[in-house]
Amino acid sequence: MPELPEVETVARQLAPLVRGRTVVALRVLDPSLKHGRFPRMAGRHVTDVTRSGKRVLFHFSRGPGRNEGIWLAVHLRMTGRLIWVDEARRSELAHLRARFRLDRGSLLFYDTRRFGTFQFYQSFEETEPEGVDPLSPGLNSRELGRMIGKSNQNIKAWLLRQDRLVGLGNIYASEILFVAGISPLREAASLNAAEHRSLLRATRRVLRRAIKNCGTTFSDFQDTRGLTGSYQNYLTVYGREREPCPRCSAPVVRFVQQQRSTYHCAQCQK
DNA sequence: ACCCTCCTGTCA
DNA sequence: TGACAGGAGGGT
Repeated sequence: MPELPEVETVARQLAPLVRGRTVVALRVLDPSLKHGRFPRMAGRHVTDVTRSGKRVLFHFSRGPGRNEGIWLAVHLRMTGRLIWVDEARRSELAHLRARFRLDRGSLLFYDTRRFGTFQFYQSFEETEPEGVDPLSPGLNSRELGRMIGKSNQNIKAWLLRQDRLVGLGNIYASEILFVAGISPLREAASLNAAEHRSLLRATRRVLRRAIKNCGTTFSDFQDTRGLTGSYQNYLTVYGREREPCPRCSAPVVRFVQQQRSTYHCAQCQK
């Protein structure tokens, strides 16, 4: 599930469910999830769940009224899922990698491919990613142009770099470039100011619309209170090889770029 | 700036 | 059986 809109959706859905609850125990079932030592979690309070780039960020305070505490960033990678179950519910065990037992319920971390990661931090500053959030109001197209600078990467690859903009992945990179009318093969540095503007505008339009639709969900297994997005119904080019371009009806082209599928309309994207 | 790899599952 | 899957860190 995990590009910016999906992670935003997870955080928004999870926050009201777990905020204010006390941790009874954290059990890690997949040892490879444990990089370094995990802090003791019992007795801590969940104060908030937010998004940081593509990661779900949990804040735990030490007591009900205390502000200091620790942060946990969960990266879902390709197949991670965070599922809330109340205490009465029996949970699926297949691919269960970790379980937070909270008062009156559990937060379960499932991850088929086991690429997901848990990372603990002692301060909020440490959690902050290097890249800029594309939805942050402080970002404008001039700044985007400055960030792109003289990069000779193609623009698709550049958009996937998490040390520049955070949150874009393979689906939304293709979608954004289609909406912006920019070819994924263009050298990033070759974009002009007008294209920086349309690129940023397309980025925000696509991401906001995807968030409104709770993201994109493929292979919609019946979730136990997980999420099921609907943005897959609005995808213009991604996964639509040989289907007509929604703008000009030319067939959508798929090709491999940096070992990943890119979809585009060769007519509309220059 | 690229290719490979981590891991498991599904589809043609 | 091989290609492919929403990600990213490591090596060259």
